[in-house]
Amino acid sequence: MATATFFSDLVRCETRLYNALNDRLRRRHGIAASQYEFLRYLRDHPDARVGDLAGFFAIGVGATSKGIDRLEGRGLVRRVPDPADRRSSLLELTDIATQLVHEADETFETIGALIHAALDPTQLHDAAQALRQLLTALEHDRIGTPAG
Amino acid sequence: MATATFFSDLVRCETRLYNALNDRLRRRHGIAASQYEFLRYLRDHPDARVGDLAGFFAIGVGATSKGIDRLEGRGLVRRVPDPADRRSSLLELTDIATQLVHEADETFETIGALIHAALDPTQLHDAAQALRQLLTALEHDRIGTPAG
DNA sequence: GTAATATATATGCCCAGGCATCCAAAGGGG
DNA sequence: CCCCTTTGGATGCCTGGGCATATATATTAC
Repeated sequence: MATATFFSDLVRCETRLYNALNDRLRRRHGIAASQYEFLRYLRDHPDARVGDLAGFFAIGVGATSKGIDRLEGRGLVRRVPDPADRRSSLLELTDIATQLVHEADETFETIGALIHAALDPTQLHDAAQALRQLLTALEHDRIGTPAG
Repeated sequence: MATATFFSDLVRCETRLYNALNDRLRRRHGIAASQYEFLRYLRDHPDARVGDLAGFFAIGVGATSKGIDRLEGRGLVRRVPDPADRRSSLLELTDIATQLVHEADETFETIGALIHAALDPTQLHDAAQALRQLLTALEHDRIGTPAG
């Protein structure tokens, strides 16, 4: 079955790319890849809430909450009470975090360079489109959405 | 930069597919997705050693050793002393494990069905080839290979 | 052959995430 | 309005992986 190889290769690519990003971000900027992804999301989605992050990343709400705790503890994120819903907080980046993400973007691009180096433009384009389409289907059917 | 989207979609696809596989395997067969992958690898690679698994999955040797401890504890894997190198053991599946993997393969195919449902055959083929090529490049350059 | 180094794996400590649970606050029906 | 259900998030416990370290064996230099 061809999808077995597809699945395995997908997981292994993800593992290695994520490992590489994690290593480089830790060394150069002192943050983990997951933290960088959180910060990036918050930069691109002002006034996001914990549940928004959890939904996007397909991880548990509890884990997300604790992740934000850590970022808040490091002075990178602020929880601002949501005036429209007192159960929630709106999440915003501090100035330090904005600067940090900006710097880390450069490191992130080195991962993009790895991908560019391995695939030719057409291949990359097609694969990107396929992954986007697959992701859209998975999200639509709530597949792999964690319980918490 | 287009590779940012590619990277993000890749990671999110992997997360959701892996979550889904994990859920289903746990419910139906009582094993985690990572354990299923270990067992599958051992079935397909007789006399593999701990380091082989770690290399293939791009995870640490320590984590792999502990993972094998758990499988051994559940009676699914045997460590057989390697006659050619007394530091190593050759890993082999027990009969129970062989049966278990065989059953779990059916569950694994439901994940394949998800992928088939979301992508048309050409797309799947092209994406599979791209991921294989990317993985080969990453492995060749030892990118994302953990320290341990 | 012996010392120095490299390799294979095991182990301990730490941290991050899953899951279950709990609390506060919204929403909905009467 | 008040109950009942639902939703958003936080917290506690447990597990699994990373990383550093330890130990045994193999390999290399001399």
